[in-house]
Amino acid sequence: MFGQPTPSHSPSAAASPIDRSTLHSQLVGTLRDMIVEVRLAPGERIDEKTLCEAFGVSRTPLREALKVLASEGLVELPPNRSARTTPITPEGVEELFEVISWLDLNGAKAAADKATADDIKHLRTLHQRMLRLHDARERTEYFRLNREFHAGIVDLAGNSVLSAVYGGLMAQAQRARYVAIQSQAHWDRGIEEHERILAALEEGDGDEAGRLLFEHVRETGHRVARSLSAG
Amino acid sequence: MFGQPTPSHSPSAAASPIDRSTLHSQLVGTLRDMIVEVRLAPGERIDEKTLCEAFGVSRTPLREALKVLASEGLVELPPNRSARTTPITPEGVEELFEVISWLDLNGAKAAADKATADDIKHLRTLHQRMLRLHDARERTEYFRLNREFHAGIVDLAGNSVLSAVYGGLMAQAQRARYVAIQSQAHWDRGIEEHERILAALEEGDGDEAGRLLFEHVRETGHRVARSLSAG
DNA sequence: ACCTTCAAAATTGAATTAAATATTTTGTAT
DNA sequence: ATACAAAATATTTAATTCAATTTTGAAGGT
Repeated sequence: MFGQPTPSHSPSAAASPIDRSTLHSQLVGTLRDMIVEVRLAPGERIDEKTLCEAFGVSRTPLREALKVLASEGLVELPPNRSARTTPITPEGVEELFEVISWLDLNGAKAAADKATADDIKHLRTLHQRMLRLHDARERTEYFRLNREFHAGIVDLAGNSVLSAVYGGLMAQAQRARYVAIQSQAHWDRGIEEHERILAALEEGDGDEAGRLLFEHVRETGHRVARSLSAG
Repeated sequence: MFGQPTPSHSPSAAASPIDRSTLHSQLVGTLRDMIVEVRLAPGERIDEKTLCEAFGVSRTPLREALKVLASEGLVELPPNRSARTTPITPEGVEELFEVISWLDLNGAKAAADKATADDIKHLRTLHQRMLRLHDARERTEYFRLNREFHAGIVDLAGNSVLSAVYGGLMAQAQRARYVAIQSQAHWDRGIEEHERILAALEEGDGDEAGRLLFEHVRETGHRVARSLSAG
C-alpha cells in the first residue's frame, strides 16, 4: 500500500496507540516517522497532491493526518497556504529540551520508587545494546534505542499522561538530533552519562538519577542547539 | 454560523494559535470549549450527523476537528466506531495533575527569573478579580480566571513549548474540575494558597513559589480525584 | 427460554466533485 | 523599462457521493 515499508515507531510512545487500522492513522505514523527522520526537511513544503500520489491515497485521509501532526507540533498549517514541516530553530530546541529535562527529572524520581528489579535489568540490557551500536558507529539505530531508553525510564513512573506528553516531545527532540551533527566526543560523553544514570537507578537513588538525567538532557539540548547555530 | 456564540478560550493557551479562520479550526475551538465545560459529558457518544446539523457544516471539517481533539486527549476515536469524549477517571486525574505540578514547579522557577514588576502586578490584579468572584460565588468565571492565573505564571517562563503543553493539560484539568464538586472550604483554601504563591513571586523567590505551586496543584488534584471517587 | 446466525439498517471511512482563496502570468499604461 | 492591474492558473477548503464496517433486530435452532 505504501511506497516504503512502514517503519515501526517506538512502542513505548503512547502518542497514538489506538486506531492503527484506518488509513489516516497509518498515514500519521508514516508521516511522523518521515518528518522525525528528516526525510522531509524542516520547513519543507508538503505538497498534498504529490504525497497522495506517492502513497496511493486520496486527499481526505492525508489532510486528516496533517491536522493531527500539526497539533503535535511537527507540521504547520497556515490557512489557505501549503502545509510545511515546522522549522527547527536553536531557540526552539533549547525550549524543547528544557521541558523534557523537567519531565525526566521528576519522572525518574517517580520511576525509581515503582521500578522492579526486572525493569532496571531491561534498561541495562538496552544500554548494553547501545554500547555495541556505539562501537559499530550505527547512529540511526542508536538514536532509536536512545529514545527507547529515555522513554523506558519515564514509562516506569506508571503515568500514562506523562508517557504521552513525553513521547510527543521526544519525537520533536529526535528530529532535532537528526539535523544536528553529533561529534564523536559528545557521543562518548552521552554514553558515560547513561552509565551513571543507570547506576543510580540500580541503587534505587531516584533523586540522583533524576538530577543526572536532568543535566544529561539539558546538556544534549545545548549541544544540539549549538550545532544548529553553527551549521 | 454556529448555534451558540463561540466562547473565546483563554488567549494564553498556545494550543492552536494558527489557523483561526477556517471552518475546521473554528470547530476545534468550539468543540474544545464544549468538552472542557462539560456541555458534552465525559464518555458521551458524539454523533457526527447530529453535530453537523447543529453546526450547519458538512462532515469533512467536523471529522478533521475530531482528529485534532483526539490528539489533544479530549476525544477518543475507536476505528469504525463512534467518537466519544474521553472518560474522566480518578486515576487519570491524579496522573494529569501530577504532570501539571511538575511543569508548574519548574516553570515558576524560570518565571521568577524573567518576570518584570509589571508582569507580577498583572498577576496581582488577576488575583484580586478572583477574590471578588470568590465572594460573589461565581464559580464558572472564577475557573476561567484561575486558568489564566496559572497559565500566566507559566507563560512568564518565556518557553513556548512549555506554554503549549501546559495549555493542553490545563484544558483537561479544567474539565475534570467542572465535573468535580468543589466544597466551599476547598475554594477558600485555594484562594489562600494563591495569595502565598503571589507573595513569593513578589519577593522574587522562584524556588518558594514553585514549591507552593507544586503543593497547591497536587492538592487540587487529590481533591478533584477524591470528589470523583465519591460522587 | 436463550443463544446463535443471518440480514437489514445505520454509521463511519475514503474518494470525488464543487467552491473559495491564493498565486502566477500576462498585458497595459506610465 | 518598470510598475500596476487584470485574468488565468493552481491550490486549498468544504460538500457530496460512494464504499466498507459495525450495529441492531429478527428468525431459527438448541
